[in-house]
Amino acid sequence: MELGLRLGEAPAKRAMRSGLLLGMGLGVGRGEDEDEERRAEEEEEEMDEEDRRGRGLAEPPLQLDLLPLLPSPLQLRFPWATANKNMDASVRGFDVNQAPSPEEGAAASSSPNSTSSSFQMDFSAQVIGGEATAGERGPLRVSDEEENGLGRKKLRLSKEQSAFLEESFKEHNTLNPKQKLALAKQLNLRPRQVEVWFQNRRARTKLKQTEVDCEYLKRCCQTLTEENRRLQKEVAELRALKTSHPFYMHVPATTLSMCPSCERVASTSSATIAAAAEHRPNSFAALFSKPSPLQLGLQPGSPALRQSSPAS
DNA sequence: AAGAGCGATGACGTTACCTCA
DNA sequence: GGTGAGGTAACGTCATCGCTC
Repeated sequence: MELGLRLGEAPAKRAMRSGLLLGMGLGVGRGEDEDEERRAEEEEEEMDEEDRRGRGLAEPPLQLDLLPLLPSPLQLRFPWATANKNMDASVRGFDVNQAPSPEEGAAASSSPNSTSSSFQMDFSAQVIGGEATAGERGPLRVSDEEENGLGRKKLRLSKEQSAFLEESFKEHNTLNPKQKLALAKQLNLRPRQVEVWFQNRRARTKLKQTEVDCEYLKRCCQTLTEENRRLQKEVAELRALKTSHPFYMHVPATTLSMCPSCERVASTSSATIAAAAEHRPNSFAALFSKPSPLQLGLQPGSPALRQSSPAS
């Protein structure tokens, strides 16, 4: 796979700052790759530019406030479709993410009116986006509004595309322009789509991590509450024992000590805690003698995350 | 050297669309 | 068939960084 590329310095640094890399083995550094990366960025611009030309847009800047005026999602994904005025009827039941058959593509690109001459899909077997059949992917989901060029487009990624992106995310959860472009080409998506997918995936990872942390802290709280209750009961019993049998209260000093501020039996020695952890694995002592998930940092590919991962 | 301006990018929150029960 | 919930692609905004002047 050509995706094991090194992260660019900037994204890596930013990810480090935000604590998102979580100790992943990432090669960081721009240096020699700078030129290559710049070329990748330019290439990406070209790709988007070609994409725009394919949609029949004359001007490069994609003004967000002009979105309602843009061609329909159908045209965005299949510029060649604009050559066929009856397309919307014939296209239903067709996968928007699927590349057309070679015949269709050839027919479209050979059309003198076609605006897609520069928007060539790669139909080779390595292009993930074009693998699913129409039957597997279900009908095209294009509303009437969208067909009129109104509303925002939302295209479901195919299982193959999601799985591939997921694999890439396991390798590195941020992308430099080169990686983004390579992925986009390979998956037959626009670079912007890849970028958005990674942004959303990072958000999901973080959300999941927060849930895991929250659960862990809840368990800690519960355990501490139980432990506290148990200890208070123990203290009460010992006090009762002291009053009734003062002779038996010669307990070693390291085991029980009096808190000088609250004058309660408050702590045990570290050796006692260790022993308690050994004998009562669920006690608070055992709990804190192990590293927490927070300390370990949950990896994107960890089972806890994979379990709820949307694509898995 | 310090600082303003600018573009790029990530985080985060939100919206809109789609699927499914 | 209608509907609400959940998932997620796409978007808007803000913060931060690196670069240039």
